[in-house]
Amino acid sequence: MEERTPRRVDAERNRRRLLDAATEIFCERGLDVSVGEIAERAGLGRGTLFRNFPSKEALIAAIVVERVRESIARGRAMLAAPDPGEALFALVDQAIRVSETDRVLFEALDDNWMVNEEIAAVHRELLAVLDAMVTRAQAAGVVRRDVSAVDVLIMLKGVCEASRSFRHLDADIGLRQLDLVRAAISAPGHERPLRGHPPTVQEFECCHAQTGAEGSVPAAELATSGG
Amino acid sequence: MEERTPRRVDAERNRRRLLDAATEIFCERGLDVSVGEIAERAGLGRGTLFRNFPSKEALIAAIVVERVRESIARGRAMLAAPDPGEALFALVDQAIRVSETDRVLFEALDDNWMVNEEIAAVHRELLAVLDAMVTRAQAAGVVRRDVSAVDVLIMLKGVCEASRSFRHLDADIGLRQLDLVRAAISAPGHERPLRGHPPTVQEFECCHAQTGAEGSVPAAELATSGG
DNA sequence: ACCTGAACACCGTTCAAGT
DNA sequence: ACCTGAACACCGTTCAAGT
Repeated sequence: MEERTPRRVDAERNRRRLLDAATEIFCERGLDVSVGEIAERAGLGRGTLFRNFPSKEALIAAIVVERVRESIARGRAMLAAPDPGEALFALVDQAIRVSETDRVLFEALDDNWMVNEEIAAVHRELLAVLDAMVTRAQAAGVVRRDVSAVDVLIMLKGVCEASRSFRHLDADIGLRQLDLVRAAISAPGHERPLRGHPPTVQEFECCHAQTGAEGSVPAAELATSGG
Repeated sequence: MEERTPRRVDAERNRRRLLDAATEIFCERGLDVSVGEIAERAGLGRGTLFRNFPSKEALIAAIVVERVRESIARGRAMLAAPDPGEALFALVDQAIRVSETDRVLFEALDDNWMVNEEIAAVHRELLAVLDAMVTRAQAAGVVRRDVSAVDVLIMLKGVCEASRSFRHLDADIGLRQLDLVRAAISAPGHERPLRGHPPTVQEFECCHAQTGAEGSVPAAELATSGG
């Protein structure tokens, strides 16, 4: 299901050059840089960029997907760690560090970008890993039972975005915010229960399901197919 | 210092129409709508938009400033409330509600927009109110003493942004996140101290100080003027 | 099969001509 | 003093012509 078409080796190299050039320039000056500049930095024509990526949005999405996949890999590796609580917080900690370095990742992660099927798909994967880590930490008694992985993802995304904005204030602002998240979801001291119900991973998936996307059946269709 | 030039009454009305039309369209379809559409919805020519606002960014900033001023007013009113803790959390609660309705407000509040002097100035005002509320709540013993107003502002902004992204999941997702913020900053159960030091309001101001802005002396200059 | 740059549509901004 | 729309520069995207 991935990289199916065997492409010419120079084309593959050009694609890599475009991704690298784009990452560089996006980090330097944000997402508003022109595609002409990206192609120029990659040493290629503008047309080549659009041959590799159907749109500028798709180019950005490709970079975001790469970064999120790296987070997923780190998360999966940490699932084997001995201390469930520390593993979860270490993952969150790394996410904050990544968001401070690669601004493009978190700049492109609001709901406008969730309609992109590639980004939504990789988010579902990340959420599955996060869900496993949260469940493990809850079983170990270090995380309160009324928070879900979606709750944590939302807090995480918010803190990353905000602490990136304020990183000039204080280099450790991200760590500080992480400690606050930790205080929020830690097991003891929860006299006051959270309002609403813990959002489940299924709700998250059905919420971001795309119309017309192959292989992902909308929840409505699942519900009717049985009756 | 405000609205000094007495303008023609029809010009003032046109300015209002542009702000209202822009707010409407921004809420409907985000900040990427064209200025032509905004002017059309306001029943005016494109040139009139640029006579009232030097750029599209300035138009957006004007709307943001209006909304933040409303938050400041609500906050000042709540400073007189009898219960310091509830007052603080009610303010945070309202901020989340506003962010869910007026997407333009929080979409335009990352660090790219902090270089806008109007937005930075109104942020300093908001921070002063928030600082008063946090200090009051700390004195009442309901908020832990090692968090600052800047900490709360960062969490608040993050939660607003993220819960706006996920509001389709669950209408109460904002309230839920608010409860998590509350758990994070509440007084009891803080065995684990926060890393780093509480960022002060002064740090915040000096961090976002603009070059060449009249009346706001950079911290560096204050430090040298005494020697 | 892939690359390229001219060409197109569109958008933010300016400005000379109007009232 | 203010309004207007044609005109300009720029950017994302397409495509006919090249290798």
